[in-house]
Amino acid sequence: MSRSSETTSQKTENYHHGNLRQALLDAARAIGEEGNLEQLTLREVARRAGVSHAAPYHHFKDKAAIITALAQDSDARLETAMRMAIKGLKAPKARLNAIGVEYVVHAFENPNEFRMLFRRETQTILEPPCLPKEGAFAVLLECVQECLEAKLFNFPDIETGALYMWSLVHGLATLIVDGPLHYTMTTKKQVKALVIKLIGGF
Amino acid sequence: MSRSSETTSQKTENYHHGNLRQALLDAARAIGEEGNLEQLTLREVARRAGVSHAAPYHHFKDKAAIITALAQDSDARLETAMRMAIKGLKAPKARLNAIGVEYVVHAFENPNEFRMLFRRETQTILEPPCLPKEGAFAVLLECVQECLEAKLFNFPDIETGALYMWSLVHGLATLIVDGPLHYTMTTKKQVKALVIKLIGGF
DNA sequence: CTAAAAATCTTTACAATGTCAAGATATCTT
DNA sequence: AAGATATCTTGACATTGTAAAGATTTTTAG
Repeated sequence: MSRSSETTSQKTENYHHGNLRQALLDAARAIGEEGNLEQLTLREVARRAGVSHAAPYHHFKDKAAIITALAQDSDARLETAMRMAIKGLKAPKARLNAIGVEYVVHAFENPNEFRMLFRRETQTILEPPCLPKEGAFAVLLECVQECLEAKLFNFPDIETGALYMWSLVHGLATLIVDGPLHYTMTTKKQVKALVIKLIGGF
Repeated sequence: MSRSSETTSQKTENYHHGNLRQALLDAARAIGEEGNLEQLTLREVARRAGVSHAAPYHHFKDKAAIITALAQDSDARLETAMRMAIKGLKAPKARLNAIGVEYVVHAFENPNEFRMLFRRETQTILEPPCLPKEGAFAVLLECVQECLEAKLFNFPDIETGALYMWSLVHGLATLIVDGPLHYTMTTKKQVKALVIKLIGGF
């Protein structure tokens, strides 16, 4: 029995071909969306994907590798959200405000995704000026450049301006997600208002 | 044998009286100063304090309790460092700059201590305006107030100004400690220069 | 002072985790 | 069709957090 003569498969459904990798990432993301990052365990990921506890090792070197892969995906998601947020907006300042709000709101609504983006093991070594030229930060760079060209404020250069804005929104996001503002900011509306209050009157 | 008739003790040195608690905290801090936070394990703490692996449970409810205690201590240390940094400085703006630099430099030099300060489980619920009135943030509040009284900038209120400055330096600190600037900022001098570049031209 | 009570520490135990090695099964290459 | 390769499972091991029970020291009460 268990011949594979019938066209293609019978037991084949046990094998995910190349899809297990994505299935594992999906499972990991799902866990990250519902609880603590500590519950994001390799064995639980395997369980949800319906495979044995050692199966992930054929697709990822170790646990850190899964988190790194998730983090890269998270960065892409954040970038998409930020680009959606400025779609249609023309005024440089409105655009900058919009991505600032989106950055913090996104962190507020996806705290684990946000935390994964900032882990020592997922950071890559960059060339000077040592700031990412791709991903979410790229959107910020573009908006700051627009503002600088419109002479809305005067930073010595684009990188400095972008790093300034990034520090501001990132710090605020962190204070909300894992800091003293954690128990205060309970609705998206509150978060939006707070961001605007801080970066709005620029 | 093993009578306790001779004045006070013989086997007494096995007992830390009330001192074990502090010894455990010291051991935990030492581990945190030398490596990853993942290596900060309860059993290693007990090992360093020279007691069995279950001994800590008589002084702390669980692992999170030790981290929380460490975090409170870390906040006090940061506050001390910031107060030292402005000792002797008179001009409000110089004082504000000094604590900003100190905040980021302290995080740079004590990354694990910094990380411990911002964990969901160590946050307490605060009354509106929902910002700490004690600890490191208190210093920031004071300096911002001085600046506001000197009319150096115009925030709607002190809390907003302090939160603004906090977001800024905290975001920068995070980008250096666990973000893309991690591999770039290698010396205290670099860090100082970067902070001044960002918050100096206020 | 002494016996009971409380505090402190140890030993033992258990379930969960990350990871590795060896075996089993499926797919691909020739 | 057969060997090589990829994929998955099983079993094992060391480490961790934590609980329960026992031992020892200190404190307290009579």
